[in-house]
Amino acid sequence: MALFWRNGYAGTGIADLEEATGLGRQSLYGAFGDKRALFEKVVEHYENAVLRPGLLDVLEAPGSARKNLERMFEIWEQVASSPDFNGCLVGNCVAEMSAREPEVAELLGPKLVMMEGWLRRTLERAQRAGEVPKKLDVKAVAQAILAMSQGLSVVARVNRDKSFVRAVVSSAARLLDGP
Amino acid sequence: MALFWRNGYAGTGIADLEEATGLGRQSLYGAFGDKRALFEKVVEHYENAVLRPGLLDVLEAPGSARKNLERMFEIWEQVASSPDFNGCLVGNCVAEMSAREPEVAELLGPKLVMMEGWLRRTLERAQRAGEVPKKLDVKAVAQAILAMSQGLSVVARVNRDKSFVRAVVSSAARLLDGP
DNA sequence: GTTATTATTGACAGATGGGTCAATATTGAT
DNA sequence: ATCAATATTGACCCATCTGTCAATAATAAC
Repeated sequence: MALFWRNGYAGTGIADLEEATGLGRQSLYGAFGDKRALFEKVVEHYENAVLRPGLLDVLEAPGSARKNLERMFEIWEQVASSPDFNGCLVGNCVAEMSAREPEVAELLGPKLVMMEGWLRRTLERAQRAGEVPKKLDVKAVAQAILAMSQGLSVVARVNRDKSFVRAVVSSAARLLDGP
Repeated sequence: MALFWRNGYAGTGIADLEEATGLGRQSLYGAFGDKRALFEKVVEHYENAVLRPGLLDVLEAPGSARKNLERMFEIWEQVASSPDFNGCLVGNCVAEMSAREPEVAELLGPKLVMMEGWLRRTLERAQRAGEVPKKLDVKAVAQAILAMSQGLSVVARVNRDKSFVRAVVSSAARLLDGP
């Protein structure tokens, strides 16, 4: 997963995977099938090992939904300014090959929709608790926050300045308070 | 340019470039040097043929800076929901290979900074004209709008729904009016 | 019109990519 | 302990990729 995350799909060779896993080639092919199938497992693992603990669990923590959203923004700030930040595996691979490989687009698109749903549900919870304005279009805000996170993931790969990351994150946070 | 834009760097082979340009291989190598040098020319051409007319010229059009920003958002909306939208060449290639190829990161990073500067200058102009709040942190808003555009460029490649694009764009537009 | 320079052509070299094969080692069940 | 099933090893195949070579065509200079 780390290799695909950092180097992309085409940038990750079977030889790299052998070295990183310590497994031989036939073991990889026996366990996963071809490279594409392995990549699909990687995306699944990314969802379970990165997105769920790093995003969903934060958003669905007990207590204030608003506070959970703010904690999510804090985490973004930490993560995106870390020196080995590599963006989002999903967004990276969408950018790399969604046009050329429709099957990959159909694998990754739903992951973005899933994240949007996590955000929307938390926003709705915050709204019910009166922690964000009642008139807020939560779906639209969820979509905007998703876009913002993906944009930060791209831009922060070439600009990890704390001040830049903080500016983006705090602008995203301001979306919670409506127009 | 169109090939690198749509298919990425690794996804674009010399044979594809021959077919697209009608030139033979040696002509390409004679004119541009190797693939990397050709790609650098592509990025330059993207700046001159896409970014400047599509973004800078819009922002620096005579008259209201605020109206120019709003026109930019309208253009985003059109472009990102078009069926052959392929995001931003710069963002795509950052996502694909900034970690593995530091030279490319050093080529593309400044392009993002450049766009941020265009946005900031226009925001400052709007601010001087009283079209956006005086207390707005224009640098931070420029950075946030840049991130938003890059995020839209990624996500819209797998979700071109007008309603989604409009939600993101109008959230970006709301950043102009401050907290 | 001749010649020197430049551009184009098609074939090809070297390296690397994903994927497979046959042989060997390992495991698990009886 | 034996044997069947599974996993691993290292070599290998073929396709593709970037980049180059030598030969030919076109251009420019005088």
